[in-house]
Amino acid sequence: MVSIRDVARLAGVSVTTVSRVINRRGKTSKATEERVWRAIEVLQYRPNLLARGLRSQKTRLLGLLVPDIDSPFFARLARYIEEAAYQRGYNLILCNVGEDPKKERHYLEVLLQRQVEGIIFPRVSDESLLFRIPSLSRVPYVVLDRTLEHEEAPTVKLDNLAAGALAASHLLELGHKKFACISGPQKITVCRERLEGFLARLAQEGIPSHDVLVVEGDFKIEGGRKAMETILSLSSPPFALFCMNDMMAFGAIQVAKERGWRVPEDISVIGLDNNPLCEVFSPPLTTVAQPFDRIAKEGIALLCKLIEKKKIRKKSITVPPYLIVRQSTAPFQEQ
Amino acid sequence: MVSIRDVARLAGVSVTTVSRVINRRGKTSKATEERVWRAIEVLQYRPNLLARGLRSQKTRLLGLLVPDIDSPFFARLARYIEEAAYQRGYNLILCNVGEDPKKERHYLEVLLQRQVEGIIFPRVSDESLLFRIPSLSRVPYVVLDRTLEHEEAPTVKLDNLAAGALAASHLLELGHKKFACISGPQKITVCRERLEGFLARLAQEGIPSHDVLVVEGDFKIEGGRKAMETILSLSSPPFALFCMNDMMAFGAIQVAKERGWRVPEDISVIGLDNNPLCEVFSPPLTTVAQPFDRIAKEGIALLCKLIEKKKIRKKSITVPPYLIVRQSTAPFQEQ
DNA sequence: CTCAAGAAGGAAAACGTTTTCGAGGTACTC
DNA sequence: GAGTACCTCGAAAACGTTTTCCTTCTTGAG
Repeated sequence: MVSIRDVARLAGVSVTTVSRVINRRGKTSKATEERVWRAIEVLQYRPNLLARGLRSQKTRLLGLLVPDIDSPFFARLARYIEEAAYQRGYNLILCNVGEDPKKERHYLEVLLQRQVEGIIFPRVSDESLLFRIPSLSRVPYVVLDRTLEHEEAPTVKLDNLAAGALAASHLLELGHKKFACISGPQKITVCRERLEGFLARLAQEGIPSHDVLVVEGDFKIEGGRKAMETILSLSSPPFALFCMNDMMAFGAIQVAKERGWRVPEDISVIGLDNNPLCEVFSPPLTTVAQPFDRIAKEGIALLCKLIEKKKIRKKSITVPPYLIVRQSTAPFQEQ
Repeated sequence: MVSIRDVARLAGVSVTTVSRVINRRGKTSKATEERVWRAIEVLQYRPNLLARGLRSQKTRLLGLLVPDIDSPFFARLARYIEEAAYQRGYNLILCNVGEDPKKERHYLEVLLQRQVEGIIFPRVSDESLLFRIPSLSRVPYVVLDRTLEHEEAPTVKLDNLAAGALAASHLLELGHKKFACISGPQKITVCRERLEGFLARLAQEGIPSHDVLVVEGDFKIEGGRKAMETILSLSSPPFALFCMNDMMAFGAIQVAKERGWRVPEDISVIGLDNNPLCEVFSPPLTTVAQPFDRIAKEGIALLCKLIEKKKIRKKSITVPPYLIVRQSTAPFQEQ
């Protein structure tokens, strides 16, 4: 391994000077800089980042703690997080925690041991765990896509109230009168917010909340199927359905078709997320899109500010959703 | 920051002893061990992994260099890679390189600077780049899902010949006589292998290769669409279609339906990968499944052996595909 | 000419571990 | 009783950087 000492020797300067040249800090003459760079080039020298991190306390390392990288949602988010981190010169340690609280706790410890400068949580699974780790208070973190009960937690997420309202508005504009909703787990704050936005918008048009059939799902295809079965056993088309993510919408539509209902003629369905498969599904799914790129970008930006101990204007950021109309929603028609 | 020195002081032993206890190497009496562990507990001491890595040359860090984490294929693979790495006590640095050779090169350098013990490449984009980095020769690596031209490169991948044959067998058993294939880019070795397996199996039944319509796609939905348009302009149903991944099959089926053809009645379609969305697609897609879990597991196992400089039996491993029959394939019927 | 200030660069400490080497003690063998 | 093996443990070096502190030299002002 070629070290900074070898560079110093070849360039005929001290180790200190080499370090100064590399880090562009302190004064060095043009001539020495030239010699140092040439020596680096000749020896193909690359600084050892472990040593640098150890000494300088700056590792340029971030932890990415994600529930399930093998889900379109998180994979998408991870991609943009990586992009934003890369642009700022940070590397990411990938921690896929699944449903395993032990693994989550373990990873949290390991990240701290690795001296990460910050941690980004796309949806933390168990927030109480988070704050039970004492040393965590020393490293900045940002939570994406989830509202934490914890008072001061910095978060970046969709404007979920607006998202619910957007879905409602679209369905109302199409003339629908009867509504159902497949929600995510209600213990998750974002789901409650989406529902609130949806119902509030309907209420504005004189549709009372107790007229809207709300069934809880699990954000997965299978949960969407089950929820749709419940809905169809309690109510009959035509109606308009808002699913709190696209996966559940896929499951729900599948069940509807199996039962002989047509989408969108009998049932209009709108999803949420804008999963890339919306386009290829049949019918292509109308959805409330999340701007994943902005969420990730704002998240990393916020985290960096926290790391640099800058003044923060707002510790919680919401980004607006937007509507993508495809073919799973259609004007209401009397049957 | 509480360091090993603090632990030593509190336990009334030397730093050496604390290190010995933690790493379970060398002899220590039960009594001292007890005292050390208690001190660690009291102080909530956690070793600094940077320092450990610097001194011991063992970072327990792996690089994961992936073309696009936001693709179902790689996300799935990444998930199982993470799982396998986690079980062996390794952490992963996530490098998403996209189509950007500069980024790939940069990440390769950074990984080496971070002293990773190995690198795992699910499909390396440009292999020549790989071997142009001189220092890379010092760190072990494994390539997944791609055959490299480079002589000795350790790889783990699907048995692509078998995969192609499996698709052919299934379609033959259904009685089909006319075949088409949407391939991935032919410059990729795995695609050539799949095609070879497919055509060889057909040839066994007396169907000559030049009777099979092969169109090249790009592994994406849009590529599947375009390829299908070409196929339908050159040939007319009924026929059986083998797509080299599921995404292209989705696109192809979409086009077929738009043109008024029925799947599977007019066109039987079989995909490859077993994307989770096969189930929810309509019709649910018959496919040749890749055992992602095994590929990832064998890949990490191989990498670990290389790191530990163990004797390797085989540097290249192939794992068998398996067939999942759903509803996009049906017995051939005269129209 | 003197003096102060600044530019350029070096020696050594420091970061927090592991590892090497060796010291001291105890138990066992002959 | 001497020699030896083994167990237990500590001092100090080492890993490859950055950072602190200091020295030397040059320049310009008065």
